[in-house]
Amino acid sequence: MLCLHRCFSLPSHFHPIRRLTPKHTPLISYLPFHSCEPHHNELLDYFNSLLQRSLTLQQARQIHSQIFITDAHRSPFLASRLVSIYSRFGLVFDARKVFCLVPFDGLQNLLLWNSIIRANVTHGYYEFAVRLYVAMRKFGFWPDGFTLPLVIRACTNVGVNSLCNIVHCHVLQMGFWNHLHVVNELLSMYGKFGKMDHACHLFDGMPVRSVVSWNTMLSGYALSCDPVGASRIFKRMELEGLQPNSVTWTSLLSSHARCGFYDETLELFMLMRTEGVEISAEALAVLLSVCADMVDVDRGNEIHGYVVKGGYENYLFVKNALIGAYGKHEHLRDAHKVFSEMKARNLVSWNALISAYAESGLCDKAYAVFLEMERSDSYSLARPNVISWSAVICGFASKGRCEDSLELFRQMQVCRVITNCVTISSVLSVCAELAALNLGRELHGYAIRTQMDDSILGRDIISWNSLIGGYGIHGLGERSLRTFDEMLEAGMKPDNITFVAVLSACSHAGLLAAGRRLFNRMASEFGIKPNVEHYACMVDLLGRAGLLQEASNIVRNMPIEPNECVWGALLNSCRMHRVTDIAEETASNILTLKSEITGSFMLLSNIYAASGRWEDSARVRVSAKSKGLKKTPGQSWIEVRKKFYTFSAGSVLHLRQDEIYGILEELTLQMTSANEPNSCLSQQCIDDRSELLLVAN
DNA sequence: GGAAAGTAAG
Repeated sequence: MLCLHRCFSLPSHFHPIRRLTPKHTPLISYLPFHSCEPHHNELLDYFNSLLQRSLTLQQARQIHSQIFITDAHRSPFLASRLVSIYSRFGLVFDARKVFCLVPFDGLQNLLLWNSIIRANVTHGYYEFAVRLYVAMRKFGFWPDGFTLPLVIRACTNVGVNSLCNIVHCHVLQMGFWNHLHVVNELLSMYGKFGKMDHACHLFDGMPVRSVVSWNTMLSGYALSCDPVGASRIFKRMELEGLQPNSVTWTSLLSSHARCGFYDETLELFMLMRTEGVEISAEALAVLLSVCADMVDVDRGNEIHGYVVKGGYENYLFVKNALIGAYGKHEHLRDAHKVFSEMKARNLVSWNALISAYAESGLCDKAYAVFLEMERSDSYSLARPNVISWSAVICGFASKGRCEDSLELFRQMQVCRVITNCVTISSVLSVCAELAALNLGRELHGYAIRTQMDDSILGRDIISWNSLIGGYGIHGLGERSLRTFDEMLEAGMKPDNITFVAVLSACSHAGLLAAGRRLFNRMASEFGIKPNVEHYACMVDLLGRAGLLQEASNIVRNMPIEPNECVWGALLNSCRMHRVTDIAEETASNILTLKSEITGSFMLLSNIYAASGRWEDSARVRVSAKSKGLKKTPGQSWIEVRKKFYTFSAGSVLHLRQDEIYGILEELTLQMTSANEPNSCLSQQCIDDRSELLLVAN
């Protein structure tokens, strides 16, 4: 028979009694070794009647102490009542203590096991709940129709696939395959694991179904982003004469909202109202998430009005959804207002506000909220999780503050928060930006170990574009072109980004004919209208090849307004080939641009300076200055032993800079003397030298 | 002594 303990090692205190010693966990230190003494039934009835009343925590504690004094706490029946009461007050550890004080004989009471398993499941101690179930089986007690749904839910939330298969086997072995609640819970389990085919199979075989069975199927389809499947179940439900309730409708809304079918979701919401279905707070949260992603701000305000009028503001998750919606529309003041007016906050509330700031580009503000969350009182137990960390890491990364982003990533590791694919993808983009190959490799290894790289088996357009672009950046034009062909052979349709990547690859590698052909195929074969970036690539390609007149003609005849990239490419080619007449014309166009990019101005100024036209050179600089433009100095950086050092031309590096420049010259000599640059220098040698150069003292 | 619905990061 399959046993759960194959997946979970049994805690030592669940082994046979004779092996127990005081050094075992606190759970067992309460377990008396002698049997339960008989109690008068009257006393038990008396306490039971007290515990059945609606009690405050203080009252419950008083009754508990009376029970303890009279030794009645060893009654499994009273213990199960106490477990449930403590669980209701969120005191799962008190519940565990009560459970542990029941003597061995009392453990035959299934109600007690169910209560303690429920207390742990309710408060998110899923693994502990599974361990309790394993212990219960070890003691030779069989679960009932109450135990199994709880255990299935615990296994689902532990998230281990094999564990779920085992628990399904237990259900079959113990003859619960037709038990309504048990099968409903299995439906929910398969839905959460995205296995709707398994769920369907079970559902179709059910002799009796309740509304919950139907709703669970619908929510499974919603989780799998399958609005078609959800609608099919909804119609089938109506055909069988069942009345969809508020939960059914909410799941139907959710199934559409999750896939970005925003208009359909709103239409369904209207239909829900006309049908007179009660609008739940959950349905409104779905609507708010839709409003967050819609451009239409008025709709959002309309829904907010509905929230206020309907009194749904008291629901924590509705407020969280409101923060999310305001945040997505960059109405940060409103988002913060909702947040600061909340009486209770949970992890989602904090994360919603952090991500609102991070997504709006206010990464410092996002980090300030993050720190505030870390410092907040421990009552809410809201501590930064993987989402909080990922939000701030990505916020800094998208603002180009790569070092800050990496520093946070390091801190996250120190705090032992487990990273996921979102975190890794953000940090990898930082690595690409910083050319931090070592860290990138480290993360790649981590991704392989944690099986995050599986998804690359299904390559998407971004995978192909990244590879084509990567070859292009490194001057491997031929390989870039080959990859482009492979992409077509694989049946993937290129997009405008693919063409930017492949055209710039041609430009970098001087593949003139291939670039021309691709540019022509773009519109004729793939129906992609060239945008300003494609024109800039073509101008660069022709210009670098010395075909300046042709490049200039392209700029003159292009159907869209050329921007600073196009003019910049032309001007750079003029500089390379010292063609002054086209440079003059290009220059006058650049000077009229309203661009805030300073590169072209500096290029132009340098061209004038190189040809000795100092006045013109100065004029361009003055013109740039009068426009309030300030050149951002170019920076380089180097990774030495997991730390990044930035430096720029002319900056005073160090007190020992003469010595440093001496070593640099020596390095340059070594590199030029080698046939292949870098080949004679090991990474270790570069690291050692760089560290010598950069580390203070 | 039950169950199902929602909101946060790329």
